[in-house]
Amino acid sequence: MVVSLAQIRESSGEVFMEGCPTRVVLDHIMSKWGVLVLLALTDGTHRWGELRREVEGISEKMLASTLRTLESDGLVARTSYPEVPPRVEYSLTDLGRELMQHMLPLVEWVARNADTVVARA
Amino acid sequence: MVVSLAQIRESSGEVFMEGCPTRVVLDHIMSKWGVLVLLALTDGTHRWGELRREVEGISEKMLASTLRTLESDGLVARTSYPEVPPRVEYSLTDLGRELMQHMLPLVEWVARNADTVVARA
DNA sequence: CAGCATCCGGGATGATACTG
DNA sequence: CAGTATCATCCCGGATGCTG
Repeated sequence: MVVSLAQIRESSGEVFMEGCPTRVVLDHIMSKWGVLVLLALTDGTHRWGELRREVEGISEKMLASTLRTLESDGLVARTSYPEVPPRVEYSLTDLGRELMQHMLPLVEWVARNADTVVARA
Repeated sequence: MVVSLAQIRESSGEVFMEGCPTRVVLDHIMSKWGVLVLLALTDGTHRWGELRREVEGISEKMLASTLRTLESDGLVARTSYPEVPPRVEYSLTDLGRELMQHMLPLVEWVARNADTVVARA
């Protein structure tokens, strides 16, 4: 079992140094909105409008930007149907599901301990 | 096993809604520098100067600010020794270690898959 | 050595209006 | 409905200088 950054570095080399790809990925998936969008999509496929409502407080601009980033990262798949009115659906890719498999335990912990942590502030 | 946001909400109530404590905690521990500082401390106790060097690219201001936030969240412990010159050590609290136990698998996944994800950009 | 105070620029973010 | 375009704003975060 991995218990330290040193161990991760041993097996993966120069990770989390400045300019390292790991920093970029961290910025994408651990960003304010990135986590919440990924989390919403863990439930399954969602339409644009559904995401806008599910991820409370997100602006259209940030939703679009976040989705584009995650899509270009290969974590989210975008499917648009040539209908009128337009319908676009977003879902996790296999890679995205793999990611969430590792992120959900963390998120669950946060959900359980948030009150404990924040109460001190 | 938890596989969706809905399941987390069922057991924990209104989480990840606007203004919810979970949002605040997420902002702290998933912030750009928060993750990296926590990660550095997973190796064990570190002095201020060590952290400054270990977390590449962080400014003094952000290191101080990040540490203060994490300390008030009860995730990081600060110990100052009344010596000249001053010596201050930071380490994870029990709560912090519990958190990292859940975050490390995610970080490890990122380290392994970062190149795959970023290559597309 | 370990920080805090202050200033300040720019990118991140929000609000609004508009379009295919 | 699903976005884009534009403009205004805010605050993150860097640089610098100082202190115990």
